[in-house]
Amino acid sequence: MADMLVTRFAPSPTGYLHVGGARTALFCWLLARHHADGGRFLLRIEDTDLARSTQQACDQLLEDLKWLGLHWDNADELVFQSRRVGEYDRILGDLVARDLAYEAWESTEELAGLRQEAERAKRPFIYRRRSYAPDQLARFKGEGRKPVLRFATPVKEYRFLDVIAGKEIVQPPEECQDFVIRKADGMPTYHFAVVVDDAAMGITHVLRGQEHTKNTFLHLALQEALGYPRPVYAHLSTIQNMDSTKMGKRDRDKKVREQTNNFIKNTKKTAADVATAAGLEAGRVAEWLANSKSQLDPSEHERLMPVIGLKPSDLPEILVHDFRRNGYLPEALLNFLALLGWSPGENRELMSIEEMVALFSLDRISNAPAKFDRAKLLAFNTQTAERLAAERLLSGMRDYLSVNPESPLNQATDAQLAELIKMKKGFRTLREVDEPCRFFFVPDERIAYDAKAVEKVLKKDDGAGLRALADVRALLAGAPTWQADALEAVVKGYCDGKGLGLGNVAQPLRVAISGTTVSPPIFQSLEFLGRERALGRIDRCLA
RNA sequence: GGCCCCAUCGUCUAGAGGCCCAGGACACCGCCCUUUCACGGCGGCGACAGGGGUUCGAAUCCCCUUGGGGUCACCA
Repeated sequence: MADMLVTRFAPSPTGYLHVGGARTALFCWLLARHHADGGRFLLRIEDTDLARSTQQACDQLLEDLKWLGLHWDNADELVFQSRRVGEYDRILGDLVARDLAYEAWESTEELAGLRQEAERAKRPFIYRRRSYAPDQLARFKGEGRKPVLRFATPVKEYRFLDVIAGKEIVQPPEECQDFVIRKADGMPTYHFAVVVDDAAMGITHVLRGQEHTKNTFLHLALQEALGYPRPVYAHLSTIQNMDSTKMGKRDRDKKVREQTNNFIKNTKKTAADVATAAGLEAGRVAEWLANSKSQLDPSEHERLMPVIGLKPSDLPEILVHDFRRNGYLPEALLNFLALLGWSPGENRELMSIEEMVALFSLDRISNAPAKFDRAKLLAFNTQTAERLAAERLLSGMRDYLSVNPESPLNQATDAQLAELIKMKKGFRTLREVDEPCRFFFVPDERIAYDAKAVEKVLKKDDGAGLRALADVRALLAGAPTWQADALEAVVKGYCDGKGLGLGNVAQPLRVAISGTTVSPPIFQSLEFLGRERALGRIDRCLA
């Protein structure tokens, strides 16, 4: 019992899971799984922001977590904060009765005014209990104003041990303030719900982003008032972009914004035109462009992107879903994320999930911020794919195709897919299996010939490529069997006879069957396509 | 700006006073392999932010400076 360990991941459902959240979830999960006596990893949905939380976002979040393989132990009793308002109100009522919570009536604007005033006077804004005259109170109520509940924070020094910083973090008494614990809409604030629920769920270890470090003092005060035990706290450093800015959802918005501005400039269209074309309200785009701090939500991005000529793959990958769609393996992403701040030592890098579980420990986590280097992730993915069993690669490929429904490879049988994966051995992402193999599944008459490829490989030097293609076509037709090694023998024989390099024939063949200069190994490709279709495509090309 | 946190190659990091004129991986640059794209092999370039201490001895401990990040909501 003394060795119980319970961690939790508590996202708010406002969109897909991003990599920062994924790393936090991973560390919580690893800590629980590493624990010898069976630690538990729980999931809680923090949906107290009624305006921003959506069911769709919640579903996406759960799917991303499942895809990563970060399974939670309370699948049957997933906690939704929005469903616990009754419980929060009961506890809130208790605090009010003890005079540890009270109603505060200032409007958002009034509060903003007070803050500005404090800023002008160059002193920090600290909210402490204020009194209201009876007539003032009557006026507020008459206006239909709704009060918030604030916690009457005991003014004293608060301190806690952060196990990642490896030291105590202290807040002096003068920084204490009476923070809001129930919003005017009746929902609890994050600070209140988090404390109540962590206690209710028996959480022993809280791992969360560093942006919460200072919030911890508020939580300590609440815990003390409520008589709750204090969990172990560990704050993870932020993940940064290569340019040292915080990696977050606004990076996508930034990219879309940039492209929208260019589009408007180049096409001389107005923001309203763009909005209408995207099926958004006429003023929406202008309003967004005018305020550089505002953001479009993901569904709006989706509608806008085709209008301004942005493909999903043009966006910076920051969501777990982006990496899934672009052909990364969860094993590789997890391995890479784990090493952002954590290191097992001894120069270990490439690890299986099991190895990470076995080696994980909180005291080897650094609290310096880490940059997210996609090139290194790419290398991890390549090496992970190299190590994974064929069946796993196949299931990974199926999963990739399920989120890339436009790929013609969705028509392929498992046997064909397995064959393509083998042909593309050395691939870096599953997308590198998908895209160069699509031509196999496109009808012969729909092959798109790349103009540059045709010029360079077939027409150049007075059509030398075409001539070689015609020669070798006849020889291929007479090949003893339509198998890669037999076809290779035929073509090599031709090249030797003519004193040509293999490339002089392989490239024309490649362009003929695929329309481009890039494909899986040519002889295997010919075999995969089959005699009839391969010869047919060569003929169409010669015609 | 106040408060908090951080500081080793371009990047992720190893390093818990002598084993380090600092090791690994990715990136980069050569060369090799090669029918394209990749993969792979070999080699190379490359860092203790600066200044003070402490110590026989400091990347490692302390202080200051500089630089970076976080946070200051009825969002979480």
